[in-house]
Amino acid sequence: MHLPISTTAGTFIAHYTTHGLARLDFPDDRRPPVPQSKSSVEPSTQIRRWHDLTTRALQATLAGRSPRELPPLDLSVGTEFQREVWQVLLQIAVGQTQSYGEVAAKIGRPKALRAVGGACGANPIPVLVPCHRVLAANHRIGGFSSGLDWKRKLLAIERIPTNS
DNA sequence: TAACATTCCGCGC
DNA sequence: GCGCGGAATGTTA
Repeated sequence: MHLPISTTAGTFIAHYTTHGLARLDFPDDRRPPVPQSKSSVEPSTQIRRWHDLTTRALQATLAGRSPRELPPLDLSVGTEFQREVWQVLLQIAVGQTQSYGEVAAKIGRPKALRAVGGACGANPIPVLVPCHRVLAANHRIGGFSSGLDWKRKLLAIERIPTNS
């Protein structure tokens, strides 16, 4: 089940499973016509409730505010290592940052800092799972698989300074 | 096995 | 200070 979310930054697409929100896609200019009529199945009341939470959480974050409540996240995709990393990311508050090394240390593998980058890139729920708040050491911007422009934009929304 | 969203250190400018 | 090269490093497909 996937549903659109209109925001000031464009139309995101949220994907749901029976366990919760499984994926969030950035707006894609090559796909402006939202598959509205294509969604043949009506969302269940549960998914509508989740979608409502997702919408508010996403809009809050894009406005630089901390979401009051998140929908249940289906992180069953992904390896155990990746889920550990994503859990750490969820605890980074709005406007705060961590380095890849700090995240690695938090999950008890201080030397896996390189792999943390990989887990961030595999994050299926950007923005809500704040992969953009992970910077390289000494606050350099590092990378971002969905495009550095998105990372810069998200950091700017939260007034996070970087060295670059 | 090869690819990384890293980090650190040493060098030359 | 900056850029560059190279090494160590864990996880993934």
